[in-house]
Amino acid sequence: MPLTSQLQTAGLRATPKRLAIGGLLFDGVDRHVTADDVADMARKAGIKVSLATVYNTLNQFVAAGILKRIILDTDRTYFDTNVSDHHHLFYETSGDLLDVPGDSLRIEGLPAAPEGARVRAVEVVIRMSGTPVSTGSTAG
Amino acid sequence: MPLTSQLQTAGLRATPKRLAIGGLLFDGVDRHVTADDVADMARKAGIKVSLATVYNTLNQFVAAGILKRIILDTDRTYFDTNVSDHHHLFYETSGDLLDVPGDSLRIEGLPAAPEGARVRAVEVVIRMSGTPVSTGSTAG
DNA sequence: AATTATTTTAGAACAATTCTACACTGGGCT
DNA sequence: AGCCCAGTGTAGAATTGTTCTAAAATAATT
Repeated sequence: MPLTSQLQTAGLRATPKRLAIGGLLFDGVDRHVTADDVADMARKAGIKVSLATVYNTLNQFVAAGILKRIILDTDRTYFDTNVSDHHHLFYETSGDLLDVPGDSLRIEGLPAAPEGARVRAVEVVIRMSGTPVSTGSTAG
Repeated sequence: MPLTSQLQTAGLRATPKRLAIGGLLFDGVDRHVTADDVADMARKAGIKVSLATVYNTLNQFVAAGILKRIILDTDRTYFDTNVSDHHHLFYETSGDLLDVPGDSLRIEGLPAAPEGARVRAVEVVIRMSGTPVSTGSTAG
């Protein structure tokens, strides 16, 4: 689905800033970015956008379901362009962050949700020390 | 092991403040607390301690391995008196936080750690919507 | 008691994020 | 084309959890 339609479905206008930021993020590659990363990417791409707008836009994308918030760290928020159910391998020393496909892990023994509650998500973070295999990884 | 020895093992003096904060936390009940919670508990118990000391002490306890940092949320850090391997059930609406024993979940398909890296921890957070069963839970 | 190392503290500093309040846009209407 | 106006974008202030700083207090050591 094109970004324009995704935005409209979520009740957001397909404005130039949103399309520009979306264009940086949704190019087919899975990315893990912080708001600052996005601001830098925009600056390098010659897109003039304020940090407030970066934050607003990322939050709107999350609300629209086209971006995912990942919680790994108390002092920065990562956003993931891969919105499918999946997990993360986090190299704490380097900050590298790799996706682990949701269906590659099988979790048994999950407690049943009590009456009136629902499992929204099951998130697995594998925290690693040392360094990842040296590939041009999907680093964060 | 008594707190005094645990502190000494970690190279920390068993000072009155540390013993007092430790006494509030390590009373046999598993607790999830924020720094603010601890400051409040101390105030209510008549222990005069600055917020800076609460932070210092909690961080030292984590370094000493007698307290665990849990990352669930970008805007506050939770500390867990249960330092064994285990997971969390987090009720996002109420903020309730329940422990899930480590051995009650079986995770299959974990990727092998590459050469030079090591799995430090596998953390599972089950995010729930709705409300937990009404017990006097180990809320956070 | 004097000396030295460690701890505690108040308050300043910091950094990520959100808020505020105003300026700007651009699509719909004549 | 020109006018509206709701929605959008922005700078800078505000907020908040946490850490830092530098000085005062305490504890250990001689």
